Amino acid sequence: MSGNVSTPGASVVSRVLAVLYAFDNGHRRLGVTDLARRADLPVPTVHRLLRELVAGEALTRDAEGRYAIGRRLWDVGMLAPEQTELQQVASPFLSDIHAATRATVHLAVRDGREVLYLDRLSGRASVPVVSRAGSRLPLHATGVGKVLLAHAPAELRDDYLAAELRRPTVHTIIHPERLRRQLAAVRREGYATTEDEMTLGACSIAVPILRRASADGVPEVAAALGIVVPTLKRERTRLLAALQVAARGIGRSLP
Amino acid sequence: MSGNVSTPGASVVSRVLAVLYAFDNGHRRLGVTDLARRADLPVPTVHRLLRELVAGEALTRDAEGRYAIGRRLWDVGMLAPEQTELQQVASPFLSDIHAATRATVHLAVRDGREVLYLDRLSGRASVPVVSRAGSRLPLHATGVGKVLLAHAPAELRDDYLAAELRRPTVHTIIHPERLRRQLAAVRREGYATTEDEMTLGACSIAVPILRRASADGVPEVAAALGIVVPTLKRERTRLLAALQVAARGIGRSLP
DNA sequence: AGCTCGCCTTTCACTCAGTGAAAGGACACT
DNA sequence: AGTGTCCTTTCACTGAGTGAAAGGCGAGCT
Repeated sequence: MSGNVSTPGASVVSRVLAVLYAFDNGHRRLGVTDLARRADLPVPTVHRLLRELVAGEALTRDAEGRYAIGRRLWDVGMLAPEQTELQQVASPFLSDIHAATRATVHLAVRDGREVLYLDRLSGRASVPVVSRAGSRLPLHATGVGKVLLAHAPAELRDDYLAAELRRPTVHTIIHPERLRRQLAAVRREGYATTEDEMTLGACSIAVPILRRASADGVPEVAAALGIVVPTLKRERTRLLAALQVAARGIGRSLP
Repeated sequence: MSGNVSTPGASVVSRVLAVLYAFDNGHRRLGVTDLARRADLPVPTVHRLLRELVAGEALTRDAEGRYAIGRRLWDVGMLAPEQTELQQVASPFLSDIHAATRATVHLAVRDGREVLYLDRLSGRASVPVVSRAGSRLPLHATGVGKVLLAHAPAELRDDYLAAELRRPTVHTIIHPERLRRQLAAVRREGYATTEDEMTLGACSIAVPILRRASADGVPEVAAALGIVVPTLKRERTRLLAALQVAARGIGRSLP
């Protein structure tokens, strides 16, 4: 007995996706064996798929023989309507905030239990920031994350608070009740802040972007807008005002 | 005789890519039949592939049953190292230019015979601009395009000039010899300009970003940096200075 | 109603594209 | 020479993928 002993539920399409999804932010360039391990597929199978993907310009192969996501796939990704429409509408407003504050500006949405960053304008390099467009961070440790969590469906919020919370720094709030009270305050006050909770030396302030209600009913939180600064001590009021003006502007421009 | 009569050279991988590549900027949401037509595949085949791609979260399906690029693929695309590394390094410099000029700022590379826009910061809405990150435009009709064409391999340049040139506006320069002289000037002066050549009412000015030579030899043009403004009449010198400072900064920061 | 057109979906017999264990190379380090 | 790691190729087997044909569904027209 030899030949094909393929595991059930393994179509070529799912294998291709497994290979593509094997790349992540810390692993942008991978060899055949690594990819096979990460995608949980036999090496020769991955090898063949990679050859075809490179031929189709979906992946590139560098001088050391390692594979990476290629230009064509980058292109294709830029066509994702849900991410890019919001990003495009928000772009000039992000620039305005950036010009007014010189801080790092973030546009983010909630994707399940994570913040997904859609766009970022870097500020002065003095503030350490880990995010980039496409990266994901925990909801409870960032300004935009707290805004999105505060306005998430109550069920998901309870669920999230019930689980063990990650703790990127010693200042990260992981006590469920304390976090719950903070989220209530975020809803009440209309903005969220963090101090050293994701990265030491970085504070943030963030507001929701409201999409006007479709027919009747309440407006929906479509995204969050935030900035990262070295300290919130002095400028809190001015920064908040800039964010709120922009958030209102973006909300009004949404389809 | 019935059953499979599949055309040669049609692997599942190539079919999947054909489906993905069937999306473009003007066609972000497509139905099964349209996709089949655009990918040149039988409808049932496309239907099956789409189901698997949606199951794998690569595509989404909206209320009207139309398909679009999904969040996961957007994510994956953001991992393309060649596009995002440059974009990330350039980002703060783009912000600087934007702050200094309030104009639309572009970062672009050459992809074959087209300009590929990696990033854009929108300026005041008064200037019409068609580009966005991920879009492609003809090399000879934009500022960044002329810079990239001027520094492209001589062979490609000759080839490009020999072909029929598209003419987005009546001001687009399509006369080969006139364009050739302009490109020589771009190399000599270190910058390119356009006036109403891509879009009426939009002028642009652009400079090359030089990657310092790997060991010896001459530096290589890695990308182009440009801005779009309503008119170049007055500010040309100031705008050019801002661009050159930024381009030098980006070049120095490149790996 | 009845008819037509366009689009989406399902079926199903056929078969070839895809499979992966095994073997063969190419390095690097010991 | 010996061992480990990674990349690549081979090849007999077979079930995953195929696509013509048929079945639905809804919109528009007479």
